[in-house]
Amino acid sequence: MKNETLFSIAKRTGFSISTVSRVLSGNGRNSRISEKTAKIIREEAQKCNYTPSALAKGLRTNKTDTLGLIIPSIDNPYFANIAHIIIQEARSHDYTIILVDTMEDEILEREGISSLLSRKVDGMVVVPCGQNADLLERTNGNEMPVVLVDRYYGSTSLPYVCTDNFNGGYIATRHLIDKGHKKIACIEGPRHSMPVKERVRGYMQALKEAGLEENANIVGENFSIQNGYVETKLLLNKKERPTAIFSLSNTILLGSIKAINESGLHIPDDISAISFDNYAYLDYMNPSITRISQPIEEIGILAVKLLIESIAQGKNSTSQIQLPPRLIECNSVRNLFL
Amino acid sequence: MKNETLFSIAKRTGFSISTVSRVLSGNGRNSRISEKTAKIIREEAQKCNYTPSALAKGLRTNKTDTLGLIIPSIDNPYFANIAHIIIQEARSHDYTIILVDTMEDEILEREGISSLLSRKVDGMVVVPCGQNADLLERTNGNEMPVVLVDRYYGSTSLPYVCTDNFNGGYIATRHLIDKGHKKIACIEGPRHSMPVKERVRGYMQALKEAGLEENANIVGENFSIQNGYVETKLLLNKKERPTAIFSLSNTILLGSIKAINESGLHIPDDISAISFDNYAYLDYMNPSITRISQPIEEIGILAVKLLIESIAQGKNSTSQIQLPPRLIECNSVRNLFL
DNA sequence: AAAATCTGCACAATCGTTTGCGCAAAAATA
DNA sequence: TATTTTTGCGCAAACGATTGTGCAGATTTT
Repeated sequence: MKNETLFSIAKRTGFSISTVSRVLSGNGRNSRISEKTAKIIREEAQKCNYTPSALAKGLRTNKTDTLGLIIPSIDNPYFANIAHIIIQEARSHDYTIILVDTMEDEILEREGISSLLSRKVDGMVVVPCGQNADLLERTNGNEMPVVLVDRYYGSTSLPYVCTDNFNGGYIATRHLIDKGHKKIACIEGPRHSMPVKERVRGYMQALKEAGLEENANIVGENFSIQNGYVETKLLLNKKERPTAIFSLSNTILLGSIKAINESGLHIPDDISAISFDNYAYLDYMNPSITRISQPIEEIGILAVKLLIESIAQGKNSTSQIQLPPRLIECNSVRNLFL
Repeated sequence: MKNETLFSIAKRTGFSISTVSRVLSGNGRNSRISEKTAKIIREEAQKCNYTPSALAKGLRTNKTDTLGLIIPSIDNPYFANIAHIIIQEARSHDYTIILVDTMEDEILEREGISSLLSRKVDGMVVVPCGQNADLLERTNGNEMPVVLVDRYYGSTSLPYVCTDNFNGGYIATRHLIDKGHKKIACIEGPRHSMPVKERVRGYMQALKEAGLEENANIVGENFSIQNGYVETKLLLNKKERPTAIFSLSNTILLGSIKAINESGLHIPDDISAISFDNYAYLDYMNPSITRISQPIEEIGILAVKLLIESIAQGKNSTSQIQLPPRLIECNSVRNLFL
């Protein structure tokens, strides 16, 4: 039970390597191999448990049926969710996934891209953590199809698929305003991140339309639980406490809730909370959390679709797609009109 | 900027392919290449942005610096957590990960294993979803190093790393007993799963030691939220309602909480809850949930360590390791003695 | 029956590496 | 100066697949 190859099978069946190859790669009939021969070869392959070498195949054909997936942290349910969809979708198109978890580290991101390049993936889906697209743009110059997901660069011409974050920020803020809130604080994530910028822009737009522009109150600096906690502590200690807090991510929300609980205040009676991202557990918190849900499944499917198109056409797509988010109304926002 | 190879660099620098290879693969000095030559070659490689082909290298050396990771569902925070650790740990040993998400489907698991085999990974970490180890055992016969994580087969001689689930079940149940609970229900997952079997065994052992054996109440059949919900509904409608519910996973817990909330009962005053698995959000639920935490980080690190050892030694490890779980005491268990 | 076509397969080049071996020229030793 | 050793590098054979081309023999066409 050593390593079986075309050669070993050819040897044993008495046919040539090329004949064995044509049979086992599926175009036997196409290459005028008799059914009798094909049967013999297939049976022998079956019997000796032949597994073709994807390395040799890839080397020869310049195609690996492999996609790279670069994720900032698979340990973040949001990204895990995306990864799950993408892996599933990739497999349904007969692609295998090499996963790089960059741990939000730009250096590791670069290394990961190099690794994928050397492994000759057919294309890659990237949730970038770096701020500059140069390496990816260069990768693009190398004719490596790339699709960005969730995050992207302001200047990039690379194709991407993400939530319409502006709209998400707008809908969330608008919802609060519609419930009578006027003092709405926003705890944001890293300021260079495009989703954050856009969500904040949506927040501002909603305030502006309601004539609440000067009430704008944007704090925070990253997506950590600590950030949510600390900023909420500060917010609650202001003389003019906000009536609602808009957390730009679910992690920020968790920290925020902790601070609110510690202060003895209650959601939503004393203060309202709204968040981004959709997880099952948000339905089971007490109260359940009103939030903006991103169309993760559609994003993942579209990203793979775009990538596979690019691969087929031999050049990158030019699509830059934003999908609409959705408000999931639960019990964490108080209606101040009641 | 076409595809650069050793050949193209050799051509341009005037040296032979072998010399270029020796320089760029790092053992130039070792092969008595002069520093002057090495410098020229390195600079040329740098300039043309040479990326070695991992395919060719793998084909030639029979080593790919790649590990396979088979996970039932990356979309489950527990597995995402494990995956994160394993990926990180693998990278620190210069291994890249090919991830297969089997979606708890035995067929996909088989396909995944084949795919990894054909991609010539150096070894694989597997969280199995199937019930029979035959394919993996055969894989083992093929001299492919394998380490099982979290789940394993009763009969297997394959190496594994997992939580001491018996102890986990015991500790959880014992904790409830120590707080005065006598009617403790247990909502379990799939009965063929080793972790479930073990946790239940721990539960029974604790009851037995306390002389509460005939109070044993084991319901449920899988790890879904629905299962937790449905079974809790049933439990709460019994004439003899349990004073505590032990959920064997965090998903079961979520369903259970929903049912409890709907019934108008309160945790922990009316009924106590204890769960398995440790997630940040459990600290932010109201009340925070007392739970059994698995040493995920240690599990991941050990698994990779074991695998790399096996690879180095050319034969599978024989270690079967169980790591102790830990009780995280929060506010979901009432002390009936007070 | 001769020519043309078709069938069924084998040859050999190729993909981009690694690596044992060999061989000059230079350096060291005698 | 003659011999040995060292230095610096090239040759060529793998690794395991794919695929264009060629070539007999069988079959069909004219």
